[in-house]
Amino acid sequence: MTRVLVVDDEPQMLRALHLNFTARGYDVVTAEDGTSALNEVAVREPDVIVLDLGLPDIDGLDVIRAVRTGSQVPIVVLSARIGSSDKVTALDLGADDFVTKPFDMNELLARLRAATRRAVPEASRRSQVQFGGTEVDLEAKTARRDGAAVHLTPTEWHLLELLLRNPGKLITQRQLLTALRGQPDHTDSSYLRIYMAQLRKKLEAEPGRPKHLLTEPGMGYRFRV
Amino acid sequence: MTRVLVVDDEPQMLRALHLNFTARGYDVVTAEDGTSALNEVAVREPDVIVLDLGLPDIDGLDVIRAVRTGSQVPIVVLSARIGSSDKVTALDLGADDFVTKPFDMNELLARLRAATRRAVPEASRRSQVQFGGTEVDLEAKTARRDGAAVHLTPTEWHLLELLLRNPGKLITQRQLLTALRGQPDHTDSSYLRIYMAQLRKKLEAEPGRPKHLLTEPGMGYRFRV
DNA sequence: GTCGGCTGTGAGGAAGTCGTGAGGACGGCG
DNA sequence: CGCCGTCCTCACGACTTCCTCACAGCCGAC
Repeated sequence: MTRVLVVDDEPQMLRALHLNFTARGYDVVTAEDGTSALNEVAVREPDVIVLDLGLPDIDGLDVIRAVRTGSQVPIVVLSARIGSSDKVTALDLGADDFVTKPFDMNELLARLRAATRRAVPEASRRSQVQFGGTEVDLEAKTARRDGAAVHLTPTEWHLLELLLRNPGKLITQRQLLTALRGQPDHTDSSYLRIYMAQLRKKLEAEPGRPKHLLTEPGMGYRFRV
Repeated sequence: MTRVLVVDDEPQMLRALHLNFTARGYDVVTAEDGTSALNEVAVREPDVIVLDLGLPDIDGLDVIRAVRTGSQVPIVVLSARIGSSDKVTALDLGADDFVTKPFDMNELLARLRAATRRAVPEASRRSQVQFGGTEVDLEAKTARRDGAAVHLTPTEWHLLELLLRNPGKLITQRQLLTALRGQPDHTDSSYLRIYMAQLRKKLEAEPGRPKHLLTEPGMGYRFRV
C-alpha cells in the first residue's frame, strides 16, 4: 500500500485530504508543522509527500531542501501562494509537482498517481527481498532460511546488500573489493570467493549449485531473483 | 545537451517555445501534428516532450498513449483545455505534468527541469541496445536472445561493447586487437574471427548470415542496428 | 581456370579463475 | 588471560576461458 505523508497546518484541510486519500486506498500519515514532517519522513518513510508551503515553524521551501538531502521521495507541493517565483523555487529545490489552492481533488489525486508512478521502482529500494527459501530484510538486517534465522557478519551484509540492491546487474570484482575494503589494490579475488562461499552456504539451498548468487567468471557476481 | 520535442499546431506558440527553450540551452525539435511528433520521438529520441493536446490529426491523449508504449521519456502536457477530466486522463495515461494555457514561461521551464531531473538517468537508458531478436544491456551485462538469457565471456563483452557503442561505425582490426589484448603486434585476425563467430552464434538469428555484426573484408567489423 | 588473400569453423592444449578446506592474525569480552 | 567471532591469506583440484593451429569456402586478380 502506498504511504502518503500529508503536511498542512490547517486542521480542516488536513482532515479533507486524509479522508480523500484514505478513501482511495492510501496509507495516510499527517504532520502539522515542518519539524514533525521531517521526523515522519525519517521514521515512516512515506512513498510520496503532499506538502503545504505555509507552515508555522519552518518555511516549506526549507522542508523540501531538508527532505532532498536524504531522500528521493516524490514531493507534491500544495500551496495558496500563486506567485510563479515560489513555484520555480520549489520545483528547482527538488519538488516534483506544484498544485495551487484551491484545487480539484481529482486532479490532485491524478498528479499524486503520476508522481508515485515515475518514482524509482520500489523493487530497487525495497529492503525486503525474497528468493528461493530465503528472506532478507536489508533494513532490519535480518535473514531467514526456510524460516530459521541466519546470522551474517558485517562484511557478509555489505556484500549481500550490494548484490541485492542491484538485482540482475553484474557487479564487478573491482566494485565489490572497492566497497568492502578501502582500495581496489587487490585484484586478488580470493577474498571475495570465501565471502561468496559463506553467503551461499548460509542462504542458498544448494551452496554448490547457486541459483541466485551467481558467478560471472572473470568479471564478478550477480544476484538473480 | 537536453533535447526537447515541442508539439503544437499553432505556429506562433511553436515559435515562442522554440525561442525560449533555445535561449535556455535546449536542443529543440518541433512537430505540428501527432504523426510527425511520433516520428520525431522515434528518430530523434528526445529527452523530454512538451505536448499540446489539440492537434489536427491525432488526439493528444492518443499521442501520449502511443509514446508510452515504447518509451519512458517525460511528457509535459501543455493545453488550453481546462477541464479536470482531461488532466486526469492525460496524467493517468503516463504524462508527467500538465500545464494549462495561458502559462508562465518561467514556471513551464521549472516544470521542464523537474521532469528531466527525475527521469531515468541517461546512462542506464542508453546502455540498452536491441537488434533483431536480441537485447543487450551493457550496464548490467545481460544479454537475451528471443527472451532467453545468453551468457557471454569477458572478452566477448569487451568486443561487443566496442561495436555497440559505435553503431554504424567501422572498427578496424587493429583497434579491436589493441583494445582486447595489450599490444597491436598481431596483425593476425584469426583471433578476432573466432570471437566474432562466437558473438554471432550467440546473438545473431543466422550466425552464417549476420545482419548486425558485419564483416568489412580487409578492414574490420561494424555493428548495424 | 588458377592463384592468393581473407574469412568462417572446428578442435584442443595452455593459462587463468573459481570453489573449498585449513588455518593464522586481530580485537572484543568475560 | 583465554575464548570467541570475524577478517584475511594460502594452497590445490575442478572448471571456464583464452588462444593457437589447421583447413575449407568465398572472392577478386590475372
